[in-house]
Amino acid sequence: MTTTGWTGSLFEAQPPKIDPEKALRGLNPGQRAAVAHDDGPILVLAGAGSGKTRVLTTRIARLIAERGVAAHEILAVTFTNKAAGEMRNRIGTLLGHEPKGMWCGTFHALGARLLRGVAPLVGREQNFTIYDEDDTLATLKRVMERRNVSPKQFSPQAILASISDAKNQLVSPGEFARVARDPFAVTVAGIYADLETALERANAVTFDDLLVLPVRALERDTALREHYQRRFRYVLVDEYQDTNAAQYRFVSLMGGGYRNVMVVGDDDQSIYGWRGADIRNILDFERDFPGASVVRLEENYRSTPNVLALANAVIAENTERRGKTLRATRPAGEPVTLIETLDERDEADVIADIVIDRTARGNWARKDCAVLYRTNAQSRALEDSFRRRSIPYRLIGAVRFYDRREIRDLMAYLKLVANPADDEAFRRAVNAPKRGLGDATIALLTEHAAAQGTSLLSIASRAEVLAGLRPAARTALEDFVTLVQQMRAQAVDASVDELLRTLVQRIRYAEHLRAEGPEGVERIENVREMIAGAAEVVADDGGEVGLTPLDHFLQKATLVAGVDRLDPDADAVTMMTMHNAKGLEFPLVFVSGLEDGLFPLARAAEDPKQLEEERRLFYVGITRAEQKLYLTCAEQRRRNGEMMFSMPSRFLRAVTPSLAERQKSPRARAEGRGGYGGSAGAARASSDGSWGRSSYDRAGGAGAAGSGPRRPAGPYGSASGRPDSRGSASGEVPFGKAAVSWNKGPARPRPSEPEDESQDAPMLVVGERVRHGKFGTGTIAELTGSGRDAKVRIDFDDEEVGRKTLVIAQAKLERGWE
DNA sequence: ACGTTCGTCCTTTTT
DNA sequence: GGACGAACGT
Repeated sequence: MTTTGWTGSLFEAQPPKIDPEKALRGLNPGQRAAVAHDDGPILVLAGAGSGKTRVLTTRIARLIAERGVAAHEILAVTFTNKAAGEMRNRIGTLLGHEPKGMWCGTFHALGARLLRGVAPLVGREQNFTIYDEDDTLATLKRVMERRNVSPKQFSPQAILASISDAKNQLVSPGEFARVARDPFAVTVAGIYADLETALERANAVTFDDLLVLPVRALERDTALREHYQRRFRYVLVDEYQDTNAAQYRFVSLMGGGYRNVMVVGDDDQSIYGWRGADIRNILDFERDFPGASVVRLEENYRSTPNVLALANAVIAENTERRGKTLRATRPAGEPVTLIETLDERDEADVIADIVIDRTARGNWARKDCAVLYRTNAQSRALEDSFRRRSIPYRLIGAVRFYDRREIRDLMAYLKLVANPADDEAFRRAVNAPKRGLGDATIALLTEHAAAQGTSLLSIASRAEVLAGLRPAARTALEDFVTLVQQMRAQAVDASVDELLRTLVQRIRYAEHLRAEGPEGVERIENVREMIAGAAEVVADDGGEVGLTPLDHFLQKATLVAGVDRLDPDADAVTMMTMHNAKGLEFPLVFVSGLEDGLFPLARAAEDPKQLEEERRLFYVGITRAEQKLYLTCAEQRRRNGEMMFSMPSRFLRAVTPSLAERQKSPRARAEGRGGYGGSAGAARASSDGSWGRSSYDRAGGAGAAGSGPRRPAGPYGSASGRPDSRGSASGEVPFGKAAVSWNKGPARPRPSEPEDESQDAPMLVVGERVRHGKFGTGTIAELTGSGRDAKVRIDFDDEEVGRKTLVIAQAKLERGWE
């Protein structure tokens, strides 16, 4: 249903005037009620795959075509830019013409748009820069430095998270300071205030500010508020369950005039609580908008009954929900399959092989397949496996295109050109490529800039400042400033791709990259892609008010989401997190990594609220599948460089045998171990016949060492997640290859190991005495990890040195010291 | 000034 | 298994 493409061209020949009868006819009663709703607030509780996008687009088209509403009187908020584009297209198709002037986009894009017009109200200029998380973090670190807060005392990311939370709750620095009690909060309060000043000075805003500042402006300026409230007769919000306080406030401000607010959402798919999204927004909508109509959409047009039965069973375990059950409308299909695998490699191989098999048999194209996981780190094993088999895949999210070093370098120049006050951009650009301007020079500039209250760029062109520099540094800096000034002049009428071409040429960027070797060649390729992308932005221009092409390009680049770049036509398997998969659907879906500690994540498992959110995420994953769903889990998995054992996800307890067929990976079968616990297949078939209750009983005891992998690894569930004393005592760690060759540890039979590394290396044991070249002699306190990653914690005799953790393969340890 | 090596600490999810 | 900072070498 979401697949685009054919509808547009089909209708071009005979632009259809909307036929109200026809538009409503294909709808079920719930959908029809929602579409036909005219004025007043309305909440649409739309289950997964229940056709909510269709409801939204049809209603908007109907408002315009039949109710005489002008397109520019409509405000529609979507969750991704891609969804916004699709909505616009579909409405265009229904109407036979573009809905010109309609505001349709993500909260952030709409916030930015509003802010461009009223920037002075909140201390910014129209050409403000949008800082991404890295930019913000860098600024924050600088603020901390100035306040003498050590990053060791309080982690910058924790502080940033705290500030971000505050912003999403619309808590100002002043309010924050007032309620701050504990030392951390007090520290944050000061930094928060300084950060705001720094951002204002740099004429920059954060992602969060794109929500907060428009709200502030609307609250502060009555005329502005009334202007928008008069303008937007209809406000529609998709994915309402994921709105936070700031977004909610934005909606109620914008829709506060006519109160014709339609929100569409599904409390069962609320998965952004960690970002301040408040599920109560949807649970309490009727209270906040008295007299609101409520419509429920529970008929699912997407998935087979098998998939839905599983989804319903899973989500039924949650207590915090309005409660609804999806009804299938599609004919029965294949059963859901749960596959137990040995480790993340085995899991990835199994998935890749199934993709090969299924696509070869002609049922599905590769683009019909999606692999979903909880954390981005899980993509690595999958990528390896797919690459080995030459299966094309598209990875969403993990490393954003604009996060690549070479792209960030060039973006820094563009940002600086667009906004000379952007000191963050200056710092990055000035040393890309290296110009021989080191910390000392930059520190000097910073000092001057702070003293004069101006930007680094303007300070860098002052004669009296330049005079204090070494000749080499002075020339380099002068050249740099000249380049930026020239680009500024050029930017007035040049397109962004032209600008980029000049830049790349002037700094001889390709040469620098090429000098880095094979990796550099790939980077050059990325630069090309960036230039091509820039050319396109110019071509299709969004027509934002009074923005230069450069401003427009930068804003677009900063606000793209991973999924926005998803090309629906590429014949490739899609890999992404379940968060990224929201709103998408695929005929064949894998939900991988179903192990306790990973999904649900260990830290979320303790808190019932967070656990429910994890379960909703699982529900989102399941309901992406149209026809066939595979669930996979692995017995052990490398995490943070360490091999970890795990129990099957507790979510699988809801997956009774009638809901899914169960298989083992070929490798697990061959080794006679199925997923969990060797011959313990019997032990696993617990009385209720469900999975997930089997206890993992191999972690302790000497007998375990012979049958299983010898790595000392704690189950995820253990309090620390690390090997406990029992694990360390029984588990020797192989000595690194480069290390000493004699072994005084006890001889023991060695189980075969799939990885070749250090098969014959001697072992270290806890309590053994060793000597380190620099730290002297010490006693081994703890051993962790395996192979190349094996680490050893040593209590050194020298009190000055104390306890240290070393990587065995790297630390040159001598054994046999007393 | 810059590169390299080593050690420490962190890592959920995203606009 | 990565990012970052400190220490050291060129």
